[in-house]
Amino acid sequence: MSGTAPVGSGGPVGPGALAFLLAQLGAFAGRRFGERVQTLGITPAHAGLLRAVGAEPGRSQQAVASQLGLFPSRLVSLVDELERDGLLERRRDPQDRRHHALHLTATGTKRLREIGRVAQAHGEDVLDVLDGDDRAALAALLGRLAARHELTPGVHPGYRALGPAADSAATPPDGRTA
Amino acid sequence: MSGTAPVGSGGPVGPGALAFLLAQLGAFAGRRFGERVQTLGITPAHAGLLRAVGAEPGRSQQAVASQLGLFPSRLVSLVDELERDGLLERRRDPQDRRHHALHLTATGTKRLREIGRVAQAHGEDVLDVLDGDDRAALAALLGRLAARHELTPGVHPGYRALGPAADSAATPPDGRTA
DNA sequence: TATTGTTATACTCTATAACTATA
DNA sequence: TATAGTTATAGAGTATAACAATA
Repeated sequence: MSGTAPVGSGGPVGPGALAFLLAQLGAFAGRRFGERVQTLGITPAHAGLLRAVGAEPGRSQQAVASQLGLFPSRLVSLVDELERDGLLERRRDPQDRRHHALHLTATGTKRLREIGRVAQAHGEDVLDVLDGDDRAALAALLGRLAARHELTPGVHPGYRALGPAADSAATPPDGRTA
Repeated sequence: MSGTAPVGSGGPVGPGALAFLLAQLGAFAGRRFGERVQTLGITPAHAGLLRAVGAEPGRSQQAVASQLGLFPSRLVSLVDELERDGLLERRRDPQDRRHHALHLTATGTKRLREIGRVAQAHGEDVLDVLDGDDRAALAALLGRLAARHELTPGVHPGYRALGPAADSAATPPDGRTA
């Protein structure tokens, strides 16, 4: 089996072990970010939604849901919570009153900046052993992987794949129901 | 705000954006691995358990649960499923009949090798745009991060943190109950 | 009739807590 | 009384489907 050397030893690792290490670190980074944004009273899902709305205000819920890859019904509850906290607001489109355009409130804009600061502190924390050159090298390598696999830039990994017609390569081979 | 450049453009990214990219790629790698092992009729959690038992057979369920960072009750159902499929077996310790030592069956050993092949193919898939030098550089960078944050080498990221006495920095600031 | 958003339901996953048996 | 494992319960999170409003 390849990659039996311990992770920190600097020995050669096979592709399987390297991909595993990537998943392991990604999960670690994501979990720690979640702990940090919890201090702002929100979850990573909320943070991603605020960011998406801030980046492009005025879009319909469906447009945002489709970009983030989550179900419209899931978006409703996220928007409900953020609207209740006064960070986000729905504005009915007078042209087509079915649409609810999403906008940040002033408080929401402020909160989004706080999230940016938290994200930066989080990054410094996760990457603190790497100097500037190391970080640039890592960014270049990960950027190539992200481009190769067509990952959408601003979209949080916590959001699941689009439900309908998204799993053809992932057919369960047995009915594990218990 | 730092890191407004698109991911694939090669421009400079701030630490927040880089940590985000890491989380994004890690989630991608983990999800794709899950899809692959599904073709073997198991989940990533099963794969991690088989690997842990194969690496050190004969340990008690509690020892394994503690290493993987999951609840004993959760381990019971995982072991149940793998035992039902004939991949794993419990052996009562005659010395202390409360202990159930975990061992792979012959089929389980074979399945573990298949998992290794799937993991390697998965790694080749995820990393295919990187050549040998790139991979070595990436492994070195990620290895330093993993060592810095004391990530346990063989432990899958899908396993949640140990439940009791593990969340002191993650206190929810408001009672979001709805 | 088609589309946007909402509400309601069901299901999966996992944490917590009781319980059994061994010591 | 303490420990290993198990079973049972409950809770969170999320997918699916039905529904109301508007076009």
